[in-house]
Amino acid sequence: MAKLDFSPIADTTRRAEIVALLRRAILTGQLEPGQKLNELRISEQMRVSRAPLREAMRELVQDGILTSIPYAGTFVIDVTAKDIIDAYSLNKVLDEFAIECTWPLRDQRFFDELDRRHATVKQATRALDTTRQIETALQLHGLIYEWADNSVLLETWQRLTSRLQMYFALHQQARAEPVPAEDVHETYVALLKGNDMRAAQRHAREHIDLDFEELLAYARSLEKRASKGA
Amino acid sequence: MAKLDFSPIADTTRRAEIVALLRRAILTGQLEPGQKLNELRISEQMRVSRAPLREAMRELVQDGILTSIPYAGTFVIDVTAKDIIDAYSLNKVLDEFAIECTWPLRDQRFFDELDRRHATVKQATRALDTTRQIETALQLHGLIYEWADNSVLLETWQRLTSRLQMYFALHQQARAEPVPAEDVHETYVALLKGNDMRAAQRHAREHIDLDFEELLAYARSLEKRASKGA
DNA sequence: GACAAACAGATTGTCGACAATCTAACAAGA
DNA sequence: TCTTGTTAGATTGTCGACAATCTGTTTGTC
Repeated sequence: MAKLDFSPIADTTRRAEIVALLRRAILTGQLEPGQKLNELRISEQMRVSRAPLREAMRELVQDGILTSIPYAGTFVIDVTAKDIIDAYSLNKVLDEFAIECTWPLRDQRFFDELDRRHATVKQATRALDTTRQIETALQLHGLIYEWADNSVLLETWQRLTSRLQMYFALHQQARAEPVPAEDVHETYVALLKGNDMRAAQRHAREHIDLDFEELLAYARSLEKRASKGA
Repeated sequence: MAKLDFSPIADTTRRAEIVALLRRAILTGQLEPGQKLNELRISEQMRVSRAPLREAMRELVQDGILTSIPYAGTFVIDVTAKDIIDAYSLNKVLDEFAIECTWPLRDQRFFDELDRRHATVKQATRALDTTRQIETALQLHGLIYEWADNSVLLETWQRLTSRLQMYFALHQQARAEPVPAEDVHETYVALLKGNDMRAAQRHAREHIDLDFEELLAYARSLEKRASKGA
């Protein structure tokens, strides 16, 4: 018999598709923070009954990108500067741990996948597709989590990623200009291929700092806006 | 006007109550790992329709203590040795971070709350109420997360706690004898009140190690049983 | 007897309708 | 004018029934 690994077929429930649709709408900023999700309207637009829609919403609530108030409604989470900073600082800690877990498990397949994802980011960058650029950059970043062979860590990262992607999308939307087209991942990839784990961890911190620097500026602008409004 | 802070009133939806009931049933081991949750049967027992029950289940799926396979059913997660070890190692990392965040924010209220929770643990220990002992010990442990002022970190911890509580309950159920009645939290509390953060972090690791030592033994027994069955 | 197709039962996924609750506008009274 | 009670509309929460899917059994064919 030929050795062939079949991947599980797609979950073909309406619920799963609704989750994907809503998530995409939120993470790309089509649904704004704080906005209320009207069940009847959305279910009519999607040509679906409210039952699977509501179940999908429950999933996203637990995922941390929606919030629900009984008898009042379900809303896209509000993004405060503190939220971004919190996610940012936790991400640093998790990154260091993920590198530590992944380090002894690196092999040729890891390096190949690393290159593949890196190439995908560069492609999106060249195409000036900012949404996809965010998505692929996070996927590149996520490889160390997938490789760490720690399911709890991976879940944690994925939940964090949802928010990060939303934050980046918001930031990207806030400033009209396109993202700089240079490649900021070169060193990161090189270090992950190298032999100095400490260096990789250290750079991961700085690398994140670079990625987050603008995000933090955006966070601060949120802070200012809030204080002016108050 | 008298200065009085009202806390938000309880969510009085059936869904919320069902979540609480199911969670408790799982975390105390009344529902065994791998067991299937029959929607019709449970909804009839609870005198509730399937809609809120299903929504509650979706929440617990995202919470990581249930798993759902479309058209097949929703099951209590299976506990493998690896799961326990994964949760254990991540917990160590998060603990260190939580202490770092909490450290500069400690004040009298923190110390008071620390003592209060410690007393609650000792009370449950004296009463030989193992379920409550697990619950209160995790609550004591969770204070540094609540105090860290990082909402994402707190969420992460709470999700992890669900599993830890389940693991401990399983372990406690596996061995018939009661938990030792001695107090293992004395040093932990003292160090959190002290001035040496590094020492507190170091002890947190060892303290966890102590708490987890038996859990890991249970994990290894799971491993053995699995290899025998295979 | 081995295998495949068809069937029956049970269970999950989805639907449309009804009940409970909230919000906002409006009226009544101090 | 401010506060309180009422009401109407909209929205969420819940229900019971139907459709889609899975699983195990039976039946028929070679």
